Amino acid sequence: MAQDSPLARKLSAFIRLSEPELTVLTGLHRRRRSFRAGGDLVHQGQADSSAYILASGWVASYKLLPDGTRQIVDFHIPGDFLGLRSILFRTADHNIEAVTNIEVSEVQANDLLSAFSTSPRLATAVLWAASRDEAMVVEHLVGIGRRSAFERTAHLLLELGARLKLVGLASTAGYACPLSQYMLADALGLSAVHINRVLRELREEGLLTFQRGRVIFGDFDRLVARVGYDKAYLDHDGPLLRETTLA
Amino acid sequence: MAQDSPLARKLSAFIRLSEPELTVLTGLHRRRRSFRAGGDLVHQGQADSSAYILASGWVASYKLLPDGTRQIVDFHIPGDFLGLRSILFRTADHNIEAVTNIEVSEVQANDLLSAFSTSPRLATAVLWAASRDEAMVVEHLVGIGRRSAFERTAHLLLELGARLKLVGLASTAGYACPLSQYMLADALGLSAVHINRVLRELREEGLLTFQRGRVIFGDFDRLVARVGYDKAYLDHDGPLLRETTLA
DNA sequence: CGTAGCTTTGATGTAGGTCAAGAAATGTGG
DNA sequence: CCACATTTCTTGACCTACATCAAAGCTACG
Repeated sequence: MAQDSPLARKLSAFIRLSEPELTVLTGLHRRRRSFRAGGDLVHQGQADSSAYILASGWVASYKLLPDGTRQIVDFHIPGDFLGLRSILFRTADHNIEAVTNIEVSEVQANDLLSAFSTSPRLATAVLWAASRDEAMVVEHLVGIGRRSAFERTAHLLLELGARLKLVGLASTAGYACPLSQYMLADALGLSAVHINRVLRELREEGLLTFQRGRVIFGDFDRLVARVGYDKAYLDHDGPLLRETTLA
Repeated sequence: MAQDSPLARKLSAFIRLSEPELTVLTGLHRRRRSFRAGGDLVHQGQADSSAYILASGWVASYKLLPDGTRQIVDFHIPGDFLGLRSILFRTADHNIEAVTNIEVSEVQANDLLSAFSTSPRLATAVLWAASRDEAMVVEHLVGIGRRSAFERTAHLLLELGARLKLVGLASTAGYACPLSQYMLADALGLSAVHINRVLRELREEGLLTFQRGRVIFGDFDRLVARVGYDKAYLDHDGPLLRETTLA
């Protein structure tokens, strides 16, 4: 069932996909591959890398700095497209690493392009998803630049919850989160030690618990208010302006 | 002469544009508008905003936070596309403000789409430019997350130099830079006071002078080495993988 | 059941923030 | 071309959020 794939689920939240469109989508899921936790799907400087659709598990994309530290740019969850940009460019400019064991569908550039031309609405939907990803990166930039450690941490955890809910992997109560505190630190531009203190504070205030691979919301509304979370950047206010595509 | 427009100049650095392609490009420059310094081209929540090609002057795109501070996401210089994303989405999720008096060409969504379908290579080139913009945002994220104030500041000033050189507005010696220290601060996630101290340090080390609206490089190579600047993210290693487009 | 990676906590250090106030620029109207 | 106002720049004194270092206690899994 194509409509059971996380990608179909996510895109459906935004455009109603027809039966033939779902079939095209399924067609992209032919080359199944898996990676072990810690494995690299793409690394900086790699030439001719392919794109992937993440079917299960979590992934992080990051950049390494000369001094050995790294900055995680985004996490990816089932239904996300990985490395769309590396189809456009000769060499990848960042790394993509499996956080957990994962299942992906490898997508050849040509297959993707032909899928887009047979189904322009699908192209539009994927473009929408890509734009949403970009909006998320911008939001992270804003968070790291202008928000406190406490706010940033809460924002990230709230955002992940919202994204997971779209693909049915989170409830209002919470979700499974396989990230270590080190990874949170690398994503938020903080030290792991400080993340730990922030998480304690969140727990002590009864707002949210991050433990044993689970995020559990204590008082969702108070949390949202406390850190000024506004999910507008994820919503993108309904469907596209128009349903034509670049084609 | 279309090939004299900053956009044509920038795209030419990456794909050789044919005569008819240049003509299509010129066609996009019909609706000329200007804005005064400080004016808003687009603001958060605005519906149905258009896209613009910046012909002259500088622009900043930023997000406002509830507490009144702001984070500048990127500066734009002549030849840059503004608000490409807002063609895709109903409402803009960020503000775009003129830093200086500017001249732009307003581009209707339909004109852009039809230009793309008559000239797929042009579409490819614009997509390339958009991807490069995204890579720059990622690089800012990395900078704010993991680099010191000193490094970040130098990086931004180096990046702007590289971008300006592409459109003929900078030399190896330096360039005209209309940004105030407040704007640098808003872009770099720092306070204006601290920016000032960093600029003094850069000056005292003989690396770079930022004064009276000009950036003048003292010792370019030493600066690059000192802050670990790697312009790879701007180069994107040559032309696209392939010259077909989404069409 | 041992060892390697996580988490937690305390003690201490520092980059960069905030406040304040004066000096240069820059702009505006006359 | 000048006088005044406004924005920018610059510097000093002080403060705080977060980093770093160090050392236990957990978990988990080979």
